[in-house]
Amino acid sequence: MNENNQPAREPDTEKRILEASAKVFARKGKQGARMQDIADEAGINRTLLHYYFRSKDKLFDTVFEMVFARIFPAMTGIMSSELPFPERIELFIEAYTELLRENPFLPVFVFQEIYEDPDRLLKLFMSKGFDPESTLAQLRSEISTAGLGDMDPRHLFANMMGMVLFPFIGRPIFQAIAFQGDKDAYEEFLEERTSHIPQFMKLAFIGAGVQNQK
Amino acid sequence: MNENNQPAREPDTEKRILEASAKVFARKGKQGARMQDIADEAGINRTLLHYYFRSKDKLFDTVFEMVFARIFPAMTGIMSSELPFPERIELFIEAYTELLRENPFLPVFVFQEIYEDPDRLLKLFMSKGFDPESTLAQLRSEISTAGLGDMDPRHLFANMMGMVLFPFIGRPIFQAIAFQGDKDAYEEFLEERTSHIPQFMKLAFIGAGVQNQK
DNA sequence: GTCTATATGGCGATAGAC
DNA sequence: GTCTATCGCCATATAGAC
Repeated sequence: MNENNQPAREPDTEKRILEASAKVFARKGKQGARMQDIADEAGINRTLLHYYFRSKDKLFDTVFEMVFARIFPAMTGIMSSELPFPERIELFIEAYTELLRENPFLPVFVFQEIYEDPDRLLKLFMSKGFDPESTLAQLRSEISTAGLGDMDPRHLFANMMGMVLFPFIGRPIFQAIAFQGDKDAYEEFLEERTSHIPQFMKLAFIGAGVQNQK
Repeated sequence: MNENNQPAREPDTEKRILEASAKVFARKGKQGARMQDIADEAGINRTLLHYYFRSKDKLFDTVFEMVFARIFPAMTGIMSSELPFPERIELFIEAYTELLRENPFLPVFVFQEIYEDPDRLLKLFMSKGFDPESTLAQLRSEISTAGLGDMDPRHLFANMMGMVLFPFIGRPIFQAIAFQGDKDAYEEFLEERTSHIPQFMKLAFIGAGVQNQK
């Protein structure tokens, strides 16, 4: 109970706005998103958005940093663990797919943004102390140690990220064409991928071992 | 020389508009793209866009169908050839990567659109007589014949498309982080992928053969 | 804190001169 | 066919009542 009779500030209004914004920005892009769309999604009045975040630009900035804060730890936490290389890959894929299953709007949101402002994401990475050079060097030595020859870690990374991301980015059309639009079947497919992708990569590693032996 | 003194219509103005539109729509999305942006990119007056295509909607529709007309044959032409399965995969990847290297804006353009209107692309596929069910069934039998067990063709397709698409969709950030922004190095990387991806899949197939033998 | 009403600017579209 | 000038709409943003 407040001392005055003003209604108490809904404690989760701000959070609701951020979640709604993330969804709408992901669906429509930064420009395509209307403040009214976001207000509707959050179930609040449109001007409240301005009350909380002043402008559309500031709202977007806040959402983008929130989204990044979710993705970044999932990437680097596992990267820097002490586990052997193949197990780390497996964990990375599982964690990432799980993150995307819970936040399916993330990749579209990020990819829309990197075309709007490519430097922004890069700066965020750097500000977190991420060091591409040393990460690459470390991966290179680990790949070699794992008996995979001189496979470029950047190819491996592109393979892995592509396999993980595609079903999320292409979902609307892929689900419609290959699953007759069956949402539950697609969810199951996504679930399967947490084990399929590491398995597929392991098969490639086995194949590489066979090739390198001869 | 015309009979009247009106200036002749630039023969490639329409084509220039379409190319410019594709680029701008890909960068900014349908909503984010301004008619002025497109006019600037094409080097013409803004109202000429309306003269040629009447409205932004109609212009977008035209561009989208043009883009689809480029992608579709590259997918289905190879799919329906008589070559053995692994060779078809290799050809598909090469053709697709080549298409994307020449038209790097395609995937972003398409992915932005499928979130705006998921049914549209599906309808285009259907109108071309594409039959998902029979394609899936055919792939399933071919995978089995190729000694790959009962690997779901949809997983295989998602793996393949993801590996091909990722470096194009993620280019701005991936080039910046993993290649220090070096454009030429990235082009070379894309070139390498036409051989790396088929090679990687072959390794997985070899690995699958090893697993199935035991 | 939340609402209604309104100011301001930008964009798509068209009319009309040349 | 191409340009300049302009109309009308819609979205962001703010002012101000409650």
